[in-house]
Amino acid sequence: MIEADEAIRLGLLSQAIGYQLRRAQLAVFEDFARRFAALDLSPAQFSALVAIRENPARRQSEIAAALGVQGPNFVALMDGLERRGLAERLRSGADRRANALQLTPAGATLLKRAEATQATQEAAIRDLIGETEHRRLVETLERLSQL
Amino acid sequence: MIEADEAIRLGLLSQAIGYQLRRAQLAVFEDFARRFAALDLSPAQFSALVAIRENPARRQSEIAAALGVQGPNFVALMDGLERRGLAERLRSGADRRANALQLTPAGATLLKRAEATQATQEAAIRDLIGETEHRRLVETLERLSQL
DNA sequence: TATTGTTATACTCTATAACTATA
DNA sequence: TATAGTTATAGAGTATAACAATA
Repeated sequence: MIEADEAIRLGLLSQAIGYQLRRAQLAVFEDFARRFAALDLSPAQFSALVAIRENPARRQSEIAAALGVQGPNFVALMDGLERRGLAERLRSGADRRANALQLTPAGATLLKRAEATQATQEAAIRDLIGETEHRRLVETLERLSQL
Repeated sequence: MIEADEAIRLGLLSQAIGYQLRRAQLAVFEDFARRFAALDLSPAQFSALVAIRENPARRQSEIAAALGVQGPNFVALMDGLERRGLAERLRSGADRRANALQLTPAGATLLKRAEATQATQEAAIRDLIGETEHRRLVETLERLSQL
C-alpha cells in the first residue's frame, strides 16, 4: 500500500476550545516532562513546591484547595515530597489537627533549579506564540477557569 | 476559628502557561460533562463520533492517531460506541485486517444533538472571552500543540 | 516479515467513604 | 458535633508488550 493517504479531517473539533485546550495541554505537559526528567518532578509536585514556599506555615488543606487537588490526593503528593526530603509537615501549635507546610533547605534549592527549568519552557512558548500573545493567553485562560 | 484567611498566593504559577492551561482545561471539561450528562457522552466519545462522520470508511488506526488516542485505548472506546449502537466497524474489503468505521443512523442523530449541545458551550465561552479572543485562542492553542 | 486490530496489564490521576485525633 | 488529615479503594485515562489474522 503506497497510497498517499489524505489527512484526517476534524470538522468542528478544530474550532472547539475544549478539544484544542486538551491537545495543547497534552503537548505542554509532555514538553514539561522532558525538561523535568532530570529533576524528577511532576507538574503537580512542582506547583506544590511553589505554593508551599509562597505560603509559609499555611494549612495543608488550604494549599491543596488552592491547587485544585483533593485532600486525600494531596496527602500522597506530600508523602512523596517528604520522603525525598523536599518539604515537611509541622504540627501546628494553634490547631494541633492541622499541618503547617514548609520547604526544607534541599526543597528550596531544588525549587530554584526547577524554576530555572520552568523559565526555559516559558521562553520556548514565548518564542512560539510571541510575547504579547503569551500575556494575552494567560489572561484568557484565567477567565476560562471561571466557566 | 473565625479568622478571615488571606488568599493563597500562587507566585509564578499564575503566569505559567502549563499551570493555567491545566486549570482552564479542567474547568472546560467539567462544564462539558454537565452539558453532556443527558447524552452520556465523554469528550473522547464526542470527538470520536465527529471524526468518524467527517472521515467515512477510514481505518480505525488513522482515526485514533488523528485524535491522539493509542490503538488499544481506541478499541475500548469503539467497543462502547458499538455496544450503544452509535458506530460500527466494517471489515474493509481492500485490506481485510482493517476496520472501516462509520456512524449508525442512531449515531448520526445523537451526534447532531451533541453538536447542538457543544455549540451552547462554545457560545458560553464566546460570551466569557469575546468573539475576537475566541478565534485568537483557537489559533494560539493550535500553535502550542506543536511544541 | 510487517501491519491492523486486539487482549491483557499496569501505572497515573482523580474521586469518595470512612476513620483518627483534635477542636 | 464539626474539622484536618489520613486510609483504603475505586474509577477514569493512558501506556506498553504480546498475540491472531492478514498482508
